[in-house]
Amino acid sequence: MRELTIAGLARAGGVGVETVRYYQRRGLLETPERLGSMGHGSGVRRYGEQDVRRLRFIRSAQAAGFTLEQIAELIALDAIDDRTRARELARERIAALDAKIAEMKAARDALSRLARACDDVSGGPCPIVTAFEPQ
Amino acid sequence: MRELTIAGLARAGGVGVETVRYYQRRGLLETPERLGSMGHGSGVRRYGEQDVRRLRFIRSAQAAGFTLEQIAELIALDAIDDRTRARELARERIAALDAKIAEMKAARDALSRLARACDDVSGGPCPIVTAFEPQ
DNA sequence: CTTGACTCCGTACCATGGTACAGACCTTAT
DNA sequence: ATAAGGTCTGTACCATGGTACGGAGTCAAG
Repeated sequence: MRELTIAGLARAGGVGVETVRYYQRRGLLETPERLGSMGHGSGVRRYGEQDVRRLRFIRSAQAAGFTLEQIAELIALDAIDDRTRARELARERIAALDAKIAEMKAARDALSRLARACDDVSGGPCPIVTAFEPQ
Repeated sequence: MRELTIAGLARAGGVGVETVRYYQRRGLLETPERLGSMGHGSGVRRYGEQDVRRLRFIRSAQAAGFTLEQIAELIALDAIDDRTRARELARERIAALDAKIAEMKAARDALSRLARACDDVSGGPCPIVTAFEPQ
C-alpha cells in the first residue's frame, strides 16, 4: 500500500493530476508527507488504497449532485460519526434532486412536443422559438 | 408600448437590473436608443412588450437547460427562420436532459436507500458515507 | 551520472452566469 | 431650482470547479 504517485492516484480516480491537487487544497484529500532519501521536505508523496477510495467517493457524491463543500462536510461527519447531520444532508439533497428532476422532465416534455410541432407545422414562425414566449 | 424603464423590464422578467444589462452585453436583449429631450446620446432607454417577451423567453429556455450561448443561437435562428437547426438544438437538449434525468434519478434512489439504511442500522459506520466508497 | 519523465509549489487563468460598485448624467416632484 | 432617486457606462468582483504553467527538485533507467 501507499505505492501510487499522484499521477497513479489521479488515473485510478479518473481525474487529472491538477484536480487531485485542487481537492487537496480544498481539504477533500489528504496530502501525505513527502518521503525520500534526504529527510525533511524532500522526496515525493505516495498514495494508497484509502486515497483512491476517498477520491472515488468524491466523484460519486459529486455525481449525486453534492457540491465540493458538502462533500467536505460529509467527510468530516464521517470522521466524527455524526449520523444525524449526514441524514439531514442526504434528505436535503433528495428534495433538491426531486425538484430538479421534475423541472427537467417538464422542460424535456415541452421541448419534445415542440420538436414534433416544428416537424408538422409548415408555415408561420418556428414553434420551438415562439413556444417559450408566453402567448 | 415602449414605456418601461430598465427597472420595469427587469421587474417584469423577474430578474435584476444588472442581469438585464448582462443579457444586453451578451447580445440576448437589444439595447434601444436613449431618447430624451436633448437629442443624441442623452435621455433614458425605454422598453416594451417585445422586450418583456424576449426576457421571459430567455428565462424559460434557461429553465429548459439551454446555456445563454445556445439561447443566443435560438434567437438568431428565429430571426433567419432556420427550423432545421432549431430542431437540431432541441433534440440535442432533449437527449442531454434525458441523460441527466436518468443520472439524477439513480442518485436520488441511491441516496434514498441510504437514508433509510442510516435510520435502521444501529452500530457500525454511517452507510451514507461508506456507500459511496466502492467496497 | 546524465537524461527524461515526473513531482512539487505557487500563482495565474478559464468558463459560466451573474452582482457590485463609482461617478456622471437624467428625470420627476416639490 | 433643487433634491431624491433612477439610469448609464465601465470596470471590477463573486462562486464554482477546475486547468495551465514556470521553475526547481527528484527519481529511475541506461
